[in-house]
Amino acid sequence: MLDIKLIREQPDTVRQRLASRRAGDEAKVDELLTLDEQRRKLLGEVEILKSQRNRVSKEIGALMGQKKLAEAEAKKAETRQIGDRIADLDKAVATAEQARDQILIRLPNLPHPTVPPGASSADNPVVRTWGSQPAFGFKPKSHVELCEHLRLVDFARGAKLSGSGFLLYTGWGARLERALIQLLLDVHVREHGYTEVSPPFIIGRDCMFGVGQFPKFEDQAYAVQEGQDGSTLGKLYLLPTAEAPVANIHREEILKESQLPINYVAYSPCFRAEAGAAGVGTRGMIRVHQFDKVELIKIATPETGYAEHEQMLAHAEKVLQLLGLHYRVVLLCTGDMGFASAKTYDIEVWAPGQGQYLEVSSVSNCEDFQARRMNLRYKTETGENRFPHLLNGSGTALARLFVALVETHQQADGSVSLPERLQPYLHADRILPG
RNA sequence: GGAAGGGUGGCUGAGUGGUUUAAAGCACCUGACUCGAAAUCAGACGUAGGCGCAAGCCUACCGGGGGUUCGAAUCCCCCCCCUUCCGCCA
Repeated sequence: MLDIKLIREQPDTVRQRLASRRAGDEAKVDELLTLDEQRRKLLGEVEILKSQRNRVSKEIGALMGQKKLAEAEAKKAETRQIGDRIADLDKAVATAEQARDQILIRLPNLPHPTVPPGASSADNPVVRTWGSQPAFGFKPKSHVELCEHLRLVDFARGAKLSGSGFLLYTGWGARLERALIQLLLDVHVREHGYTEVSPPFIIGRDCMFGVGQFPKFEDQAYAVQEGQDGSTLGKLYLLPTAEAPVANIHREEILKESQLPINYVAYSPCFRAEAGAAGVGTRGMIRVHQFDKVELIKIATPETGYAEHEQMLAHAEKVLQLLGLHYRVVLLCTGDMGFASAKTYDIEVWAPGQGQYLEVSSVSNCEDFQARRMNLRYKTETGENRFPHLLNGSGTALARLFVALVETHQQADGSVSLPERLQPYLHADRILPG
């Protein structure tokens, strides 16, 4: 959520920065300001009346204490009408406020000045590249072929259980998935100093609102209901990312500056309805309704937010380096960023069997956009309450990492060699058929 | 799912319709005393919104929402959460 005061004081700047995202949101600013002005005008009126009522009520109390009942009754009658006007004005204030907030909570974050202008992913500059595309003395297979050959994933039976977009990992595939989760958690906890948390996988609306998933992207979420009780629908959702619960851990709290930065890492499955995306890239493991992810979250002061952002990116990259995977880092342009983010790097890993880079990580600084939505603050050394920066980054998403891993490390004989760091977790150095 | 008891500032905790401007204590902060500290004394000590150049003034907030009333932490209704017990259950 943007700061209403910033919009009031610098409407042109806000309009311009919203326009750079090319989503048309700047058109809403005028209406927002009109409603805001209306609210403040009504609020001023009603507060004067309330002040008056408070004063008279106190006088009535004093009169009754002195047993001057007739005078007290007279004042009561007089004040009754003020109460009616207050009730009307209160309603008008609430109406204006709700209308204002309906717009405000749907405006996306403002891009950081270092974010390049652009319309789509085609305009994202590549920041750096690590490693190079591996050369094969044979035509590399796609992960789908490898998974079938090595029986890592049973696509048909996954679909039988839950429909298309759901995976049944089997044998070495299941073990590899588990090993990857364990490795990533270990790296971030032991080498990067994050605190591991394990959140609920079913979360409340407030979590979804706080990180900016709701209300705009409600149709992307899986809603759950208890048994046959339809009235429970709309309260709980399957998490689309661990960011949603973990970023909300300290919602409504006032942290001490000395506690910051807070660094959390969490494993969770992620559930995405991907409404409207049916049929797009549904073959294989690249776009699925459920995947595993290890997520990094930081709560930092505005002073260190962007340094922490770079560090988080390095932490996510480290994972790919350990697994010997070629990747590139791109900086998302203004037109390609997510709703809550002020600046985002994507890490794209090379998948030889696909002949393309796959997004496995998105590392964002949302600045105070989410903190404001969830009323998360911290107290500075001087006693001032401020909104901290909230950062999130995948460290990393698993299904696509799995794809890149098996495609990159496949051998001519159809086996997959395992990177050294993964071997202790699997007690093997390669995956063979059978 | 059933029963009972709870939810008041950072913490403990008083407060059953009217100087409550939420008592008191603890913690924290500032000042005094001290070479310094402790103890003691004095003061300050919540969150947000609005108005104002400012000093400051006003409004709201006692788990959340609604109601009664001139006036609600206090009375009424609905909901949420916590504790204990019972039932069910991995």
